[in-house]
Amino acid sequence: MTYSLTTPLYYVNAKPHLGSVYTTLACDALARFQRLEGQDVVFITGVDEHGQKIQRTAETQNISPIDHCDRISALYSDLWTRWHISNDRFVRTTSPRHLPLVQAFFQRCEAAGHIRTGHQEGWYCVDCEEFKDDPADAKAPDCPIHRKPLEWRDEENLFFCLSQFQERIETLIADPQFIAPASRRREIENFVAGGLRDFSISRVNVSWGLPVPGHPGHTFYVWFDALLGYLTALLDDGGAVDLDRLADIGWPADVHVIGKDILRFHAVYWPAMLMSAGLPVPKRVFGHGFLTREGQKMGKALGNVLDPEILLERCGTDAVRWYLLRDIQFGEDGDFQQQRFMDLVNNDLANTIGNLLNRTASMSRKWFEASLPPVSPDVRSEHPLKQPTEQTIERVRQSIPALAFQDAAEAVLQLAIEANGYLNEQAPWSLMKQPGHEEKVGDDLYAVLECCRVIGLLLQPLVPGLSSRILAQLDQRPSDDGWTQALRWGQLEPGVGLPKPEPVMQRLELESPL
RNA sequence: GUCAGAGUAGCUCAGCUGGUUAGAGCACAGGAUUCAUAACCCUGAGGUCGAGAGUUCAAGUCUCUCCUCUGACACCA
Repeated sequence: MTYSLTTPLYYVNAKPHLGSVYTTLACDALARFQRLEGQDVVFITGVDEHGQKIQRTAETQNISPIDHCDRISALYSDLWTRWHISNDRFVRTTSPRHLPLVQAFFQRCEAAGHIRTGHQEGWYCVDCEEFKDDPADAKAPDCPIHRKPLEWRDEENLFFCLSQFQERIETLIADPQFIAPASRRREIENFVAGGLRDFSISRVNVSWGLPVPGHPGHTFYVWFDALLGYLTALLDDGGAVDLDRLADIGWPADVHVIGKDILRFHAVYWPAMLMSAGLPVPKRVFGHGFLTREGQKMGKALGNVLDPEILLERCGTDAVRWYLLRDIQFGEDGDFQQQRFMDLVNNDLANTIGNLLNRTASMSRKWFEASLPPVSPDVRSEHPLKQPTEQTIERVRQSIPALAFQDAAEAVLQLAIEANGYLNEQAPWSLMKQPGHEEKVGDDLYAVLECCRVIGLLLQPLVPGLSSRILAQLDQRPSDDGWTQALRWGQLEPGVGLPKPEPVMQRLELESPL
């Protein structure tokens, strides 16, 4: 089965920010999970590169738009490499394959009678790429968002007849599965209930865009061409750019993961476009929340932007992934707090999980010839820690497909806490001082190490680096295709040598603000 | 302005269809322990559940009013 998922195609107006990293990390966790579950995953990310805004940004730097796009796009793809993002595709809307796809798609919409010409005039903000509601006789109005002067536009555009899709879109979004989280669905419902209006899909005075076939002088409006990037990405499998192939290679997408700000484009405009072109709509659109920092909106104005580069260098991927996925309910807004970041990484990862493994492996090596203990036969099928372990596995496998990363992370952590508690109750270090308890000690250490092994496996999608370090400590490797099998209790081989324990997670010591 | 959502321990939040002394994590205090990354385990302190009124035998949980915050409101990747 193909499982396809997408991040937004990030707009290359500026270098990547933490928000993009957040979305991409979440998708990466989901993609890794689905692969482990045996799905044939196509994980798509990429960049959106057209539009007047980019044209102007390039102009101010005295470079050509494509040079600018090349530069920023490279920043994105490099960043994903360094964060070890497991994307299968990286699509650029300036790629030569994209144009024919957009044109073919447009022609389908046009042939279906959903394209018309229309006149549009008003005050326009280039940074927003949208018309504002300021009255026509306003004098030199500014954009409230960008605080820049609006420009008067009076042009002939092509329109997509969204109004014809009112009922079909209402039906679509009425499906509780389609928009997630549920809290955002009502917003879209309200919006749709207000009546859908046609929207313009071309511009006449923007050269940095894809030409509309049969309409000289028109280029596609960025949104129209950007969304289609998902299809281009999917078709970029070595085969032809042919809309008819989509059904065979993973369309419709299982989920589009996006920020809440662009939910409407994905939940309303995009499905309508697809319907017009006779293609199926995505199965689900998930709009996650935004990140603030120490309670404040991140922004250039405040100078409090968290740079992903710095985060990566100073903290590493595992720490950041864990913090973002574990502490923020995916879907809700979240606040990045440096102290809490350190507290959670150190407590959860270094102390609770890392130290559990470290102390247990040390004991095992110390008392059982640098190896896993020999065990009584029934431990591999029955032990007090077996059931909690199986419940944890179940919870993780339920949570991640629902993008409830926080629940998954907490479940794993809970297992480590239970195992730590169990060790303290049994106190093998005391038992070892009395003769005749070696077997009991061996059994318990084995069981706790089994918990560690499962923890390592379950952590694979969330924090892959840490996961492989945990598994290596147990002389195991990350799972490729045998995950379900590996998740069964009792897979560690008694008596096998254990490597010398090394801390699997360094504590985070951040002296200065990030 | 209209609509939606939220206001619960210092912080971040959980509390389903109303029902014993309001929960968790972090932070804080004390204890226990020594296998371990000054880690682990246990205990404790800490809340008039935004304000006011009402319904009810009983309200954080329902109704109304008010205050505060957030989001959406037609094309802000």
